Amino acid sequence: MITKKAEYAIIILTELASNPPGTTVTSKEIAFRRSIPVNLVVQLLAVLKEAGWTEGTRGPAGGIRLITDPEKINLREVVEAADGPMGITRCLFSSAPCRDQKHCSLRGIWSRAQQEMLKVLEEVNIKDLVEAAALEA
Amino acid sequence: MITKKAEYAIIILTELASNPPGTTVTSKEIAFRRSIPVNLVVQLLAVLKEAGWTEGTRGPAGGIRLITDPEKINLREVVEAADGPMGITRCLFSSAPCRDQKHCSLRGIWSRAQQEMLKVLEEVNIKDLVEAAALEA
DNA sequence: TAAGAATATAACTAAGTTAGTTATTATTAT
DNA sequence: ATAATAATAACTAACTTAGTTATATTCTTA
Repeated sequence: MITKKAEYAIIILTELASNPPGTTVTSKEIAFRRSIPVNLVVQLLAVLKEAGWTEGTRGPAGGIRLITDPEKINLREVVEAADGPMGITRCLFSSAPCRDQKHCSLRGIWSRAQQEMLKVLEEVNIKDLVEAAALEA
Repeated sequence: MITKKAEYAIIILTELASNPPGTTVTSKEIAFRRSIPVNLVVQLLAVLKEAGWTEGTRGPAGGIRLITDPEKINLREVVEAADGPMGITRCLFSSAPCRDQKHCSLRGIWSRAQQEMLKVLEEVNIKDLVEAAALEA
């Protein structure tokens, strides 16, 4: 399951990427503009920083800015940064296959299904989203 | 998330389909052969019956039998019967799009990703699994 | 240098989900 | 009748999700 946090992370990156490069935005502003609880924004900014996509400046007049080309951040990466590694089934989380190998022709099928899903997410990046939003406006 | 119940449901159908057509098997036997908690087997048999795939005979010498061609039951159907309609994101469960249409270019992407995943599951049926298991043996 | 503004981190909570258990009822062959 | 079996429903412990609350740390500017 892709959680709301993952969606929020994507939205935050999109917000940052929709300003001129180098612009800093405060977490409060992000929260306000995108209607995300401030505390969640703060939590997620830690994740984005950890991933190396953003940088923060403290103190008055501080804020967050994107330090990665938004075209180089795809949705799979963001989702996995926010939610941890993806698994459409619990069995895909454990590296070991089920005890009962015999009956587990399923693992391969789950894995294929998941890969097809991830492929779609990999094909979309943050820049795409910014552009899509621009078209709507 | 595809739950364990969905996996169990698939395994139960596979077990039934791997016996000669018309054979009845008791829930205890299914549970024992496939190492599934008896009570869960019972719960899931209700689902399979509801879906019209199986039929039960009560009383001594009773049991469950498959009344549908295993080739006509695909994994997507079984997963959705056991877990309810699939949604890789909460937003795909609600028919209404987010309040904030503007920022929700995401919905379409989630939906595409999910469809690709489901396509894989639709391409595999219970008979396929029985045959795959037969090869391994 | 002290105060205010911001990031950063951690602990906590309510609601919902999952996986499984327990208990009860209904049906049928012997 | 009774024992074996399916069918149904209610309950529970552990976990996850989404969000809140509280506190610590750092930087800037007045």
